[in-house]
Amino acid sequence: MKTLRPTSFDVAERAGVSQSTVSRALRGSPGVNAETRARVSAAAREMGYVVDRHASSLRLKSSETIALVTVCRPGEDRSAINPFYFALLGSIAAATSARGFNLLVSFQESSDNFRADFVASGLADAMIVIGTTSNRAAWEYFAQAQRSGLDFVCWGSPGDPFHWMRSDNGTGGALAADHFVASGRRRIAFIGPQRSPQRQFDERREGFTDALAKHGMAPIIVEPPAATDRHAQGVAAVAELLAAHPDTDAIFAASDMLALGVLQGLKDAGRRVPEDVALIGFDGIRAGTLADPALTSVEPDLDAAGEALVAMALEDDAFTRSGTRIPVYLATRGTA
Amino acid sequence: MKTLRPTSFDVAERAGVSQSTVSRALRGSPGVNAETRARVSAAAREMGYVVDRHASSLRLKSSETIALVTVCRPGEDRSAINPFYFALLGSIAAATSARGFNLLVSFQESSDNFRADFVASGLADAMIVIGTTSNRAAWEYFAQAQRSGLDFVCWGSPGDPFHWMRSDNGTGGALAADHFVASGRRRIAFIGPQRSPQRQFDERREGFTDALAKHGMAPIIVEPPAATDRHAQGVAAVAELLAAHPDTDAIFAASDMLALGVLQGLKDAGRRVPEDVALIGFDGIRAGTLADPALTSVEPDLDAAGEALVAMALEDDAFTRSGTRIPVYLATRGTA
DNA sequence: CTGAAAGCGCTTACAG
DNA sequence: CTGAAAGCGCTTACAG
Repeated sequence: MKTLRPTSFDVAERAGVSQSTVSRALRGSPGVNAETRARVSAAAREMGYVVDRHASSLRLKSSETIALVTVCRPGEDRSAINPFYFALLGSIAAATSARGFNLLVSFQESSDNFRADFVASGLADAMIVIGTTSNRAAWEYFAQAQRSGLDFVCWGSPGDPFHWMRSDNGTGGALAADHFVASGRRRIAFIGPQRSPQRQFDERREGFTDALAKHGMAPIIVEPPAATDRHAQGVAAVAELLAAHPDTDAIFAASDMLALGVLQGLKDAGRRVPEDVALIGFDGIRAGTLADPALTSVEPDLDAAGEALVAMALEDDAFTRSGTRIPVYLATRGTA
Repeated sequence: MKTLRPTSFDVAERAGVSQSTVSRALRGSPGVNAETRARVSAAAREMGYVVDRHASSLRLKSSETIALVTVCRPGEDRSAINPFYFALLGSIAAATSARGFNLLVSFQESSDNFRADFVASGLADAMIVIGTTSNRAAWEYFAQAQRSGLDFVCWGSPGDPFHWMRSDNGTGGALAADHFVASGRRRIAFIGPQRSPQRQFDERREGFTDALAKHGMAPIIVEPPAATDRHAQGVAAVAELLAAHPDTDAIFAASDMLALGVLQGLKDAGRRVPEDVALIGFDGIRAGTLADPALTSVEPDLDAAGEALVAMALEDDAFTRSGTRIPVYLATRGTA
């Protein structure tokens, strides 16, 4: 697959200049004669010359590359990864590419493939970590790496030892609450993990609860039972909820995957959505728009998230690197 | 974010050996005294030394990196990318990582960000291209790059000018046909693009049609009308189909996104699935398992696909690099 | 088994 | 404005 690539010396010979002039001309350095520059560019083009990034990065001590680690559940196959993280990966890729940077990606799930040496090896200038919070071993690994001096930025980390960025979860919860109240719902429930290391779920619940409190209401809180994944948890949780509170008329689920399970469970129980029970999720994943009825969801601005994560990762000032909030909005579709 | 990293000279000093010995010891070169090797490793560990990949790759003329380009629809936002490609990206990442290689990803949609210089710049050893066939400009760009001598491998390319790999589409179509016949369906339709540059759809239709022919049957063929995306096409196509052939009792859709639209259209028309109409899709995307009822689908073995794409991309023998087929199987869920 | 040295292909301070 | 030269941090053929 390899062919001997031309070097800047080859281009220099063809253009009749020195190698250093080739480098200057191609980098756009000031103080290169326009005619010379044109001649060099032409020679480079004719020869299919491309600057060697390893040589260049070695010299420059910068690779213009971001490393993105996505933490997975052990044993989970790739198509089962929460689509929210794929969408976030896509928006990070867009932000990276807009800066002319490259994106190195790595899916990690167990000590077999834990790796955090992207910056140390010079491969990347900064690292971003996203993915499931449920993989304790992975986050412990990154916490350890951070204690050893590694710096990185992450989305929705467990606890707060990292530089993190999250959705504006409190506002999102309030948006859901206000929408339910405004549409006349009165027997309102929240389904979501209470003891998750991920603060995001707590924030969503608190924003929701506080907003309801302003209307003199309080939600029924349901902890989803253990199950293989969020969708299965949603199915099981709604069965429990309806058994205890059959007159529930609105449910806010802490994530879309959970909400999709809740929707399934509601249909299984013969409830009409949204006539009998209104439902709002969180994340804005694509699968929600394909559900029947389409899922109403609190959605973060993913483009903003990708851009902010990249900017934060590249930022030198550690002080500005924590606690950033990404704006959210309510995308009203069929379920509420 | 950067701190001065130690070099092999620093490690050498600490271990009391020469720099070349450090390099040999850490690379696992033969003929290094075990005691020396241990001392060097210890020094490296204590200093947090990691080999500089740019220096190493420059010297070795190999980066142990695969570049993966995902072609997108212009203007499409990242969360709207067909999840099949994200899943394929994930399995390519797994295959890459299993070899100790890195994965560089790039989403490309228009001449603003077309790029094919990953191998030429030394950044990657090989390139893989996946993504939508509908972006003509992108594929024309890569076809042009190939004419200029660039070598790469792709999934489901338009036409056959590339080294490609695909699902075993013909067998997949036959699997769907046999399943319909075995379950007593008689008024059978195929919904899928007829004039797509992507041969995959033709292969699925042909495999389906040929298998039905063995039972003396022929499918109704429906070309989906133009629409914003595959899902919308599916909704519109099924409306057309039912208008012309109200007694249709089985539909094979050329892809899962299309099938999900068909499912929606079927429900809108008041048909029960699978009682009135059975439905089979193709791809095995996650959203299909979340549909109600869950979508029966012909699924390629994605792990095999990722592994084969990476192996093919790294393979030097161009002769073995085309026409590989990935095995498929029928995942029977709720819709058929 | 280990060290001194060349060289991978660039960028840029230093001369001219 | 342009060239000769040093040096980024490695790997490995060459001596010893």
